[in-house]
Amino acid sequence: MSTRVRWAPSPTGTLHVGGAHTALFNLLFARSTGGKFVLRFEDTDRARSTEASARAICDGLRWLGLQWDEGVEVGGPYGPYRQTERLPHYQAAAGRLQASGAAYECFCTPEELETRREQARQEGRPPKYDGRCRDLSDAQRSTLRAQGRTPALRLRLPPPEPLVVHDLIYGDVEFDTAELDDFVIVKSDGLPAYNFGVVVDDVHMAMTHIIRGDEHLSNTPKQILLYRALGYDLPIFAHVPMILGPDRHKLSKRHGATSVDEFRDRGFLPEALVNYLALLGWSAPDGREILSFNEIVQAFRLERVSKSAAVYDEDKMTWMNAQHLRLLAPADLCARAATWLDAADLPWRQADPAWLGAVVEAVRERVRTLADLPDAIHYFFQPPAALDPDGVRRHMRDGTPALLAMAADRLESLTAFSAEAAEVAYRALAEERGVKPADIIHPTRLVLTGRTVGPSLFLVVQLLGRDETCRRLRAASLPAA
RNA sequence: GCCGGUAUCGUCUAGAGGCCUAGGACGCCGCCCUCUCACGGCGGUAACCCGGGUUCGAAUCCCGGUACCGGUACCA
Repeated sequence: MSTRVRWAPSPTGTLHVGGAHTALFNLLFARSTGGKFVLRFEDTDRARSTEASARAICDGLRWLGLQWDEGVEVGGPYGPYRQTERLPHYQAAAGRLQASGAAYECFCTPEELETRREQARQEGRPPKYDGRCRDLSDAQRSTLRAQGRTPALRLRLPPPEPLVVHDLIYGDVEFDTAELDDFVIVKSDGLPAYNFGVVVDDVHMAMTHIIRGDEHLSNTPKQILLYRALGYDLPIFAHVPMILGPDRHKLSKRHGATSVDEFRDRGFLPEALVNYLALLGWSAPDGREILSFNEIVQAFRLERVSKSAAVYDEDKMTWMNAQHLRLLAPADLCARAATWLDAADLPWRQADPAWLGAVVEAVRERVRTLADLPDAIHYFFQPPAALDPDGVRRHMRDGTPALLAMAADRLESLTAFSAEAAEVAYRALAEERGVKPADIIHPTRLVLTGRTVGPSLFLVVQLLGRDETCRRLRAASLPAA
């Protein structure tokens, strides 16, 4: 039987790196086992679920290249894929449970429950539901209903027993159902509570493996009880470690970029983010780190997933992005950076493709994100607006303008203009004038690019072309105004 | 509080009783390359949470403690 897994977020925000991480592990498992990856929305929290968020999550997933085979927006044989559209399924299951006595109506209000819980805590008792609606008579229920109360449905827990969860990653984890209470499975608004909705859907959608964040490990006993009450076979559970911020707390806004959108907007490559996320809680057997999606799929085994939470590190993420940037063809690099290039008003679309490719090639090892690209190639399109003051102080001496003018003369008299020819000419000029090559090279870079750092000077000269190079050299050799 | 989980360099991790004088990667430092920066190469910095066992031998197994995370909601 082929595997089926799912990622089931609640659409209450943007796509978070934590969510992307578990979605990725599900996809990786599906792809590496030839199974299906399903996307379902658990939107039963009416107050917090939004359509905008649902769209944002889908867009984020697609941007990352984490395409789902079945589910929201794409459909499939087990739809609909939003819980709010699956009410009949929950009602049917709830009805069965109620009919068999495995579930019962509870008329306590959330406020009453909270009050009792608080009291229990103060008295040092475990804050569990006291079961007061467990054995209500029909008459009592009618009375409560007449008072305008609408009941929630609770699962009637079987007698306490030890219960072990078999987890592919954590191994056998023992719980005692005595720690549990009769929990709500259908809320008074008629929507399923989390544990109930998940079980009904996972069974109906034929999930073979449940791969989710380890914050759900403690919920698993409740779900197992539900599987049993409903007479369903258990799927295989695998809980993956969660991702924490640098302060070891759950990732949040104050940790910098944590929503996938932010990474996109800051010029990160989706394949780099995917690669980085894959390495949080998993590692390739051969220790390689820079991997394509397909390579990860090839090497991926749930058995190699670690048990401990991982702290997200932006430095390594940035390094990884730079690594992936170097793997891109020049034209791809430009296409990916289009947004930033256009925003910087660079006429890159009109440029000769071969030339543009060479320009990009010259700077690619000097940029870490797509957002760095415009600034890195700006001076190839127009003269620098200003010269780096520090560079001026260090490289411009009294005789420098004259040297630059001579350099321009030499370049103009070259029969064949190239990086190599320019370098020969420069070194000859330096020797003749009795100065170090660097004394001409550095000022040249400064007036050509406005800065003191960048690609090999002679490559810059070649890419700029003889005319433009000499124009900038001469402009700079003019007596200062 | 109770229940569950986790614990190797600052961070991500390798490690499943002797191969560990604990390996790799990011970061940081130094050197080399060199027209600068970056890349790259080389070298360095830095860890088995603590305490008890078990064993000839423990980062690896067991127990206790501690820390952190999660659950304990009509949130998911």
